[in-house]
Amino acid sequence: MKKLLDFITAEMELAFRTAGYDASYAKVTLSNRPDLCEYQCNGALAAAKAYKKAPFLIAEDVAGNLQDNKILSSVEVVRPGFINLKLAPMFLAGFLNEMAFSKTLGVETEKEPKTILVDYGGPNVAKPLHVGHLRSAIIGESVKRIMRFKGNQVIGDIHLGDWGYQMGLIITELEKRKPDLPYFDEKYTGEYPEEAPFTIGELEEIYPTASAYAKEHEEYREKALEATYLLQSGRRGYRAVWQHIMNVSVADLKKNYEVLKVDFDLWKGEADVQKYIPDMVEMLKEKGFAHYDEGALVVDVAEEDDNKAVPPCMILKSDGAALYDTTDLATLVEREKLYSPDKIIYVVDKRQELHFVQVFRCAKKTGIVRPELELKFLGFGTMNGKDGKPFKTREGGVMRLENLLREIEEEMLKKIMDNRTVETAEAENTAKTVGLAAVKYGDLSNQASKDYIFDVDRFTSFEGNTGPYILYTIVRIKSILNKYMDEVRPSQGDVDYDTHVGDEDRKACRIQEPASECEKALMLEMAKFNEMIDVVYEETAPHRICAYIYDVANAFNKFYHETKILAEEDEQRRAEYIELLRLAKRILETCIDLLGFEAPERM
RNA sequence: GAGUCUGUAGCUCAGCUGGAUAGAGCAACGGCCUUCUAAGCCGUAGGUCGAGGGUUCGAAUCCCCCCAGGCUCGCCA
Repeated sequence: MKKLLDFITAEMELAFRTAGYDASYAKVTLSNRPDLCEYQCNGALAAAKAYKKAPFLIAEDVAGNLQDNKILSSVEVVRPGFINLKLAPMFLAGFLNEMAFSKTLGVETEKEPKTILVDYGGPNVAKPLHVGHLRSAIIGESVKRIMRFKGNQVIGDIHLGDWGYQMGLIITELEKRKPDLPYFDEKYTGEYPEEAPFTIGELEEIYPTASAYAKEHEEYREKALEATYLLQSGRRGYRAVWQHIMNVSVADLKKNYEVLKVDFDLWKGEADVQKYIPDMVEMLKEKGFAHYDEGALVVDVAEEDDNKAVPPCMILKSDGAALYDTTDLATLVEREKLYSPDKIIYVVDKRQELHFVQVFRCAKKTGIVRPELELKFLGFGTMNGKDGKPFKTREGGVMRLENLLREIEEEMLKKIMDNRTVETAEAENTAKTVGLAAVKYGDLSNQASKDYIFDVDRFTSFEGNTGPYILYTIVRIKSILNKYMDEVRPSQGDVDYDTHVGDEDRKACRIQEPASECEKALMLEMAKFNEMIDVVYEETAPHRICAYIYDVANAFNKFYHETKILAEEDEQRRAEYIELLRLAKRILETCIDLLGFEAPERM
């Protein structure tokens, strides 16, 4: 389905051409003076120089060709040479009706769907999820849904940090505490116990303890490094411990991500790609891409026009061990082999940008990936506290994700109980839904690449541009629609007005010309949906969805305030209002689904 | 030091490929509930868009140079 701007631009292009001017000047934009017009064209100003003619005269020539236009009800030429446009109400209504009949609300899906892999730059196992993991989960989930909505095949990979020194530390600490476990007996050849020798709680304590201890004690550190090496070389007992760590940890992670309503198609990790490393390294050496520098095996990735020297990609340390770069390259080897994607999006902390520049360049240069594979780094900024510094607990420690969510939920519950008299059980559920929306909206409404301030008080106050405000708007719409079905049209029963079940019904009363300014304003906002989605898709910019639904919600609340919907006496008019609300609800719900949250029935 | 990002109202943020009086929300002040959820709506006040140059008919937006801050810079991930 075409976009509103395409329709208008087409009219303007024709008018420019007919008047003898180049059609390239016919660019139409959204009005920045809503008091004067809905859309504007500044092409006459730009054309003035080329045609050596006063912009005002050019504008008048063009406007002359736009009288009695089906799409534009008003075309005005103003002062220097602005052309101010207003949309024909009938056309707008028709546009919305077409939207209502489209499964995608008028968004055109990719004609040739791509396979897109989203890498969440995963959490490390055995460490609790903290607020730092929130952003990649939230942004990644939204990006995944957006890509899918446009018709692509999307694979989300959590990409766990499950290999390396941290594992050696845990094994070492465990051996110190429980030396009698069979895992540490080299002569042991029997089956290892099925049950893990620790709980998730213990595991989360073991890592930081070991990590801190290793920093103080050199021989302990060496032991951990040794354990890491032995684990990687396949020592049976250590592999068994590693498997326990993975099982316990992944089960816990799944629980946490479930709460966030974030899911992954793949639970791959660094360990999965170790097997590709030897061949890959061999290839890099053989083809002459890699060379030794200061004892380490590296691939140069500097390019001519770099503003700054880009250090080489490190393949092997001087002691022969693999590194971060190596693992990410090996991951690309596997992804090419198994999925052969068209695009990979890395949703990772922006501080890792240089690392990914190196990996991307190296992968392209050495042929690890096909030249046409698009590698995109979607770096996000830090979540800061009110003081503008990285988010901490009141005690100054790292805030655990579950604690943060609980805090928000509790605040939300208090508010709900204060405002309404609902059953406690329902209130608790609603608090969860609204709390999650508050957190996700708070995050996604900022540009991903920027740092932002996570202010619990502000997010839980939910006034203004917040997730709860959006949900509240949806709840209001649902409430009216439910009342309409119950009271006004009880015979209809449980009609699902989100699907095409009510097609007959809808044909009988489609959205008509707006009856008021605020209704038209709402309709104009709604009509921008497919334009907005395409921009969001092209720019990978979920924050624009937030900006959009905030506008729609504002327009709706204004309309709601000024219009009696159920009390409307003209039955036809009332039915039309209901149709408009149904569409508005679909738009808003589609948007929040793309953001990764949902609305409750009541709040 | 080099590279890079950021600097818009007291606070948190928008501002599309340069356009007409720079927009929201919070906080402050003042209105609006016998009527579909007041978590709402309406209004008032608040800004030399970090500073200075330049390009342009026209700059928060593009270019240059300063100032301030963040981040990154081969054997951690």
